Amino acid sequence: MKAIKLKDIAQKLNVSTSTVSKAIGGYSDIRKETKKIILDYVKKVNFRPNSIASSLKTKKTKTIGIVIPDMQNLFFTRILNSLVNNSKNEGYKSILMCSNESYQNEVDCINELINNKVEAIIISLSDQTTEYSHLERIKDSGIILIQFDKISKIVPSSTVTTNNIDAAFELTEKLIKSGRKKILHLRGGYISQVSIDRFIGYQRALEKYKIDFDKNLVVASEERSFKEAGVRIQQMIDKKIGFDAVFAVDDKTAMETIRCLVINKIKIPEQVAVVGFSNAIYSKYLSPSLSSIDQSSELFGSEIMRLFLEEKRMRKSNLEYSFSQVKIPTHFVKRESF
Amino acid sequence: MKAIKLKDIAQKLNVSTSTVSKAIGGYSDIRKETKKIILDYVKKVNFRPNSIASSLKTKKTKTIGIVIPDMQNLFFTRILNSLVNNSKNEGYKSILMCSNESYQNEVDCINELINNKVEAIIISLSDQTTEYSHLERIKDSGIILIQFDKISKIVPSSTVTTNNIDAAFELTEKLIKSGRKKILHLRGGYISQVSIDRFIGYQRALEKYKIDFDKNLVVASEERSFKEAGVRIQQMIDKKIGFDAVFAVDDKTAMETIRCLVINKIKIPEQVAVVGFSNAIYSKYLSPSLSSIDQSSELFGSEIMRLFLEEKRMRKSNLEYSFSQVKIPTHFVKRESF
DNA sequence: AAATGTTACGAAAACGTTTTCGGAAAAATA
DNA sequence: TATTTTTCCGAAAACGTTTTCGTAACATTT
Repeated sequence: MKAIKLKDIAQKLNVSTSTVSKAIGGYSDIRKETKKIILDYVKKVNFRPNSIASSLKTKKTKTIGIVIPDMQNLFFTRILNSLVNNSKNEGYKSILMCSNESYQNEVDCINELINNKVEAIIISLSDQTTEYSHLERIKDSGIILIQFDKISKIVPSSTVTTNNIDAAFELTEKLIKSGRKKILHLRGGYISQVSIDRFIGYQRALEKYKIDFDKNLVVASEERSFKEAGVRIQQMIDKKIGFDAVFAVDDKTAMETIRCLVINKIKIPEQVAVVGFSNAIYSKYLSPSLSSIDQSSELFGSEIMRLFLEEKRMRKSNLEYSFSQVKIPTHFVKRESF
Repeated sequence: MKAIKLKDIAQKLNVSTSTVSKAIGGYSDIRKETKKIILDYVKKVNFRPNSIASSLKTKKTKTIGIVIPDMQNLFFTRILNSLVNNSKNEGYKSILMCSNESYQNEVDCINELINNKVEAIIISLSDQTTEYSHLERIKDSGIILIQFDKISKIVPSSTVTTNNIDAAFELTEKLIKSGRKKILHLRGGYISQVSIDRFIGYQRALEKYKIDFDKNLVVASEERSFKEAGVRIQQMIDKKIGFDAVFAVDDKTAMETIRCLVINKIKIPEQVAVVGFSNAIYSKYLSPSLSSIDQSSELFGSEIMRLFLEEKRMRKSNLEYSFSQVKIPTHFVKRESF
């Protein structure tokens, strides 16, 4: 019951605690034979040094903090999964926090993480966030900051994002090349950079193929995603605004779109093609199944971890380093809806 | 940059570190005025005591460990969300780990959490887990264990689960009362208690209403959920095994079912009613939208936290206590598929 | 054999808190 | 005023590690 400690082992083996510590810590300042004796005993009694005490001394917690804005969003949970697994493989624990798309929550989370001396904070910003002093505070505390997906360019840090502009461009281009000319774009809110970038990609594709931009064909949400995309689509149909394709800002929005079209007996993809973004796990179970853009969440997690470890290494050896801006490649997943 | 500490404050205000500590810790052994002076200054310089040092001294980490088997499963992420928020409100951090439905991973996660001196481990077991010494180890380490959803009855602890038997019974009963007699049940694996219980509820309802149990109408998955439910349904259709309702073990399975039926031009719910379990966030966007059983994930999280705090309190005051087995109520969410 | 260099170990000082306990000063009682 | 009680504060000892540094013992070189 009572946890065994360094001193117990030292006494048992008639050595000093320093020696035991050195044996465990992989020090060179110790004879092969003594090291073996100690390690054998350590293994036998299954001793693991108290990580709290160790942290206090070394000022390393082997912990990263993760802040995401929404835990129901499959895009984030997939990245979260990959992040947690990757960090575990590197011997790091993950403290998870969720801002629930609230700026104040985000600030609280960050304060809490700073106070807990995590070695890095991995964050995707909330939709509400327009002020960034809390991010500065991370850096002031000497904690490594890695931003992903929804990032702020105002606070320099390494980032991992999707190339939303290019991906949206290609997606729109595909629609155009298939003969669609009236492409409805359900975009996210005006302050979401992700949403802005996807909209830019959409516009650029139209430009390239000399299709006039029609502002009636762009519907915006108040938030990152849509709450009632179906309602908006129904309005378009009722107003007889014709369209032959829908490019939805994410898969949830696309799902609602499909539902609305099916109810209206509009044939997908013959009359209207539908594409989403993010390749949510459920997209393939729809009927028609949803074509979408896939962003490898596995890659997100591993790249984030790589950037963190790299920055940590550079700092340790006092080397100059510059932040990396990694773009995760996307690819189109063709299913039935387009 | 250099973190401020107790001693710095003490020196600045010409008091001892003990006094500062008492002021912050809410001790009585201090004069109102001095306390105010100290707290004012603490607030001014925004000082937060080093939680590592504090943990070392008090042996309390204000941290809980959470282990779930699958981070893509919306049922778990919803509970996770509620758990993280609830624990944060109580001043606890959450270390998240994912077993990915692997026994060995589960064991690793738990060892890691024990080693990190979390105050409680909240776990839903992996599908593979059939041996429970790692759970015993949690208790041996003096850590509070709370199991939820997929639990082991072999290791006594407080638990929070759905009353799967009753919920499945009611669901089946509803189908029967609406006139359905040939109810196909897509059940999960044979070792998943959740799946077993839902099956039992299904059977009991049939019994009550004197409907002969037809083993052809029960299809089992190898795992907790289905990988290819659509394929299985298609086989049933091809084999001309008639059914007028489908009770799927979870929403993902139900979604695949709906897709398969739609493709086969089978009218839902007129020809075949479909019901799921868990009320996944996407269920309502389907066409037809999916009727399902909702388990309040918010309640899951708050009950788990309540049980933990209660057990902690009882331990502290050396009171006798017995474990609680909390059942989360369910309710049927009516949509279009039934 | 003397001088020098190496190796392996332990004593002890941190790391930043919390908490016990003794005692001075103040207040209350006699 | 003398005594007892109460109030408040600080010294110091933990908590369990890591890491520096001194030194004894041993090996190597002249």
